[in-house]
Amino acid sequence: MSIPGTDELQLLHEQICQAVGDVKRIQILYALHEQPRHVSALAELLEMPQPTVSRHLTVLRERALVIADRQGPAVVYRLADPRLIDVLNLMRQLLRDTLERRATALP
Amino acid sequence: MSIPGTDELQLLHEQICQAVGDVKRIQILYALHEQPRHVSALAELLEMPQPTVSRHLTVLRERALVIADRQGPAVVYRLADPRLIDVLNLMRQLLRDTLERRATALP
DNA sequence: TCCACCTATTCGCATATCCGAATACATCCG
DNA sequence: CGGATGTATTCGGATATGCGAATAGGTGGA
Repeated sequence: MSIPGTDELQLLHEQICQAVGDVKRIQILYALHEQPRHVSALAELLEMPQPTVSRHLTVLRERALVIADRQGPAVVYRLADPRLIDVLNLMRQLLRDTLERRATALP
Repeated sequence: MSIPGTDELQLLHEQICQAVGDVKRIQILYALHEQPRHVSALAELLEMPQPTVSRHLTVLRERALVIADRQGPAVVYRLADPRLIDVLNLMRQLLRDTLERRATALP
């Protein structure tokens, strides 16, 4: 019930919040939740340039939110923990309710 | 199981993810979860300048994540939905497990 | 080994975000 | 009204973040 320490919140911010702080990374996470994919497959699916996908994957990999497995010349990425999607889905539910509350409250 | 549309993820990012994308805002959210507080009380508790607190509260209020009630000259803020703390706590749990996994896997 | 394929990195730039300081705005009360 | 208290906003500059384009790096087969 008390407020978590500044250090823990700093870590939380750097490791998780900042990682989901970009739309394209969120897209990548959902795409990897559907199934593991290699970089080019992600780039094609999400219509992003390959270097863009690679950079975002680096961000996620550095935070150990995704895991890279090299398979021949390709590198297949997968989610490290599916609960990250739970977090995002909970946020989506919260968003829906918040928007609804805002729509019915104001007018 | 499929990937949410780009529009919804864009909204998710703008309304929720970006809002928790700053350590001080996370601190404020936890402080407000403990109990509603007015701006100056938050500033003193979290050791931030009053304008800083006010700016962050504006960000949260614009996204309808906190609610402002004027009480005389003061403005008392409270969480609009306690599930936002659930989201943050789920992230903290995820963070703990991720750090642990990283610690036992590498060395 | 050389080449083809796939992935990662670098560089320069544009944009966004945050902060401190100062100031403007709002409310209440004498 | 005028001052005291409490809150919001503006301004300028520093920092961070993301992107496109080009390039470097790694892997496996001919």
